[in-house]
Amino acid sequence: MPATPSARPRGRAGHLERPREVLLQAALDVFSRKGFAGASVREIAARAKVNHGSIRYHYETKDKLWRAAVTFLFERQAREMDVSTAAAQGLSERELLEHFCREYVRYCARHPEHARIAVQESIAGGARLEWMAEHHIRVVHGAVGPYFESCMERGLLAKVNVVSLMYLHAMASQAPFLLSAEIHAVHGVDVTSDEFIEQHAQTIVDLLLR
Amino acid sequence: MPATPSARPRGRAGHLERPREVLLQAALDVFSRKGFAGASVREIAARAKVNHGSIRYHYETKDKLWRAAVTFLFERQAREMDVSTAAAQGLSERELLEHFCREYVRYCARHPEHARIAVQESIAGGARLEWMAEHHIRVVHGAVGPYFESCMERGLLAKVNVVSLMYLHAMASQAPFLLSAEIHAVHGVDVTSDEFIEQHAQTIVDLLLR
DNA sequence: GTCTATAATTAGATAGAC
DNA sequence: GTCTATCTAATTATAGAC
Repeated sequence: MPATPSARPRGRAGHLERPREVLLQAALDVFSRKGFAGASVREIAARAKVNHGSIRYHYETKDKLWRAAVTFLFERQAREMDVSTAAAQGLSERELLEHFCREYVRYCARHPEHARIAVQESIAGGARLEWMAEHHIRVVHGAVGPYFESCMERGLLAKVNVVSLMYLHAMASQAPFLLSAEIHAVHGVDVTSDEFIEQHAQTIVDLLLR
Repeated sequence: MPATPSARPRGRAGHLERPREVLLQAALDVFSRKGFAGASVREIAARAKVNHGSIRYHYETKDKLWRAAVTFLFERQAREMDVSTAAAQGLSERELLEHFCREYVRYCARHPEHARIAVQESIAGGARLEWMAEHHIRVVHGAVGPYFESCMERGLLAKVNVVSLMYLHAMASQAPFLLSAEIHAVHGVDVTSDEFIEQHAQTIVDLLLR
């Protein structure tokens, strides 16, 4: 559960893998705030402090840049949401589920760009969504779905449609961070405080677990 | 609870108020699918089968067209989600809350463009969000917030942060219809069937009410 | 590999014919 | 009021200098 990603990339020697990460994070920031159509490669380049021609040299098209950024996003999620260490710690089934719910809320708070990109592409539909569904979302849901079903068997979760439950859990967890600007505008609440994040995690646990 | 909006607009004589509604609905469709930046006035005009110059004559700018469409959207929601008739019917407090939850899920299924526009603007932030927050969202939340709090007092809802609960309830209800394309791509499920809608409403009631 | 110049598209806005 | 033509600005994509 690193608050900052592990310091050493897996490329060979320490040298230079970092610029790639800076660029992809810049791409995630801009794509997530503006949507694919509203984002411009030039703005991403400016934010990452590289020349826009350089981006085209490495990624060729706006579309391939987007795919590289999304792949980076989901790979980072897999690293940060890896619960195997917690599972090995002798927690009970219920404690493990509670741990998973809390860690997911913290992940959503730490990386609001994830939900923002996923939601915007899901709304837009089309080729990018199909690609993201096939290469990334299906992998995650293929693990979470059966896990939730086993929790239902054990009486830890209400027995309801598992698709409804997965999306309900995900969107409920993401909501305040996905919509932080609206919540600030309407209610004056700052959802980025540790206090709010932990309170929201507790709310999710209280409402979903039995 | 009309599935189709009431047939008679409030303009004078039967004559012509309908073209306006057709245009605004076309605007909602395009803005909700493409986002403000990705939508083009020309595409909206084509979808409504009017000339794009004509739109500019009536609404001047893309921004003013968007505001007119959003105002139409929230006014329609106020009409369709009016629970006063149900309240007068002698339902218990719990039945009334359950009725409200189910009606809201049905509204989300009927008008997925509402959540899509609200979410996209909330992600984007900026002047349009501020305007929508001040003129529309605050009105709705100003009614729902105290209502949920009174339900908490009566033990109908869990006692949690009311802002968390409102967004959790809204996003959980909207989720399948907001993300219908993703759910179809990942799980092959059609969320537009009456069966799914009623099942999802039941899930919301089961998880939130006590 | 990096940066600049330019072509080709597209969209918002404007003007004016009808 | 409606429709067409045009202006202007921004963007993706490409070519080529360095």
